[in-house]
Amino acid sequence: MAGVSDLNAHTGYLLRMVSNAVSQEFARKVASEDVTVSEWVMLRSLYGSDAIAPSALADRMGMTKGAISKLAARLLEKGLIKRNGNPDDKRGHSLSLSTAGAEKVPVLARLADENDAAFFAVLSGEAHQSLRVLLYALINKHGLSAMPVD
Amino acid sequence: MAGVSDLNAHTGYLLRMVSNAVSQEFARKVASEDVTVSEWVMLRSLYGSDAIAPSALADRMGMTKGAISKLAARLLEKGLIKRNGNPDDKRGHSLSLSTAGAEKVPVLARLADENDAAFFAVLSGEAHQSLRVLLYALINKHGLSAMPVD
DNA sequence: TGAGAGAAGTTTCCTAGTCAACATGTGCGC
DNA sequence: GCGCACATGTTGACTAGGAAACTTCTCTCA
Repeated sequence: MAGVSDLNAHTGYLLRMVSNAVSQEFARKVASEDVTVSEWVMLRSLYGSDAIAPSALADRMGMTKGAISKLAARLLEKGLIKRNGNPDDKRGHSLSLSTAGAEKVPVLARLADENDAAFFAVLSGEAHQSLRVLLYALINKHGLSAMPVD
Repeated sequence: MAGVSDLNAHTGYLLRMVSNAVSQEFARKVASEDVTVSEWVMLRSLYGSDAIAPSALADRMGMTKGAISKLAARLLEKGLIKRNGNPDDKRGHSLSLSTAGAEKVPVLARLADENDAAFFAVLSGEAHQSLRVLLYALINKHGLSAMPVD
């Protein structure tokens, strides 16, 4: 087996394992509110922000515009966002939260808080904090201003 | 906006962002060998191990048996694994690497090594190490399987 | 001013997973 | 020995996202 590294010799692999666990847990929780994780990310991204173009949202969320298009369609269907035509440029439009959407965000935010707190409670405060510092370092050094959805 | 936490207040969110970036990068690299990330994980899991039942593999890899079934079908198609009937129990069978598969693993392992090294090179040695320690702690405390893989 | 480059979104096709229904096979209790 | 609970793996329906083709629209510039 010489020369063949173990799977969990790779930090990326560990990362993926942990990340999947948190996300799955969270997905289960938000499902009780009839929302998926990416839907939550989009709703949160729209919260407290001006109406924004789908393309800008794609950038912000690190997804393709195709995915955003479909995601927005689902949220429109659920009545959680609305679409505002742009008279100046008939190609585009902008998205913003509907009233129902705006009301839902705090509920979901609470679920997100709880989920995160519960999962990382097994670490000491300092350990949790240094994990965050390390992740931020990676995010900054790799220019990951965008957000993942997996 | 009182009471609504920011998206990246959540460590799980940061985790996802980073994890996604590493995985995407790696996916791009192994694609040059005509293999996907899960295919690599399955191949590596089979490497240097006895033939193993799909259900056990599902456990090890943290996927459903349905997914394993389809993944195995793809690798069979590519000729990288083989299927061994079990005379004692006609329900099941076991999977193992083909010769071609066994030859491919070291190549992929090198790609995995390079990818990981490159991505985490932006951290100092100690920083990288403490990230690993923290991730292991989370994995252990949450009983995430695939733990000390051999 | 009108042709063409290019931007914004949508749609289609593809991949890859989950979940649940489904065979098929095993083995235990009686 | 028989029937039934359970295990094993496959399949089909469905979901989500990426890539690229496509439509519609805008804007530049010769």
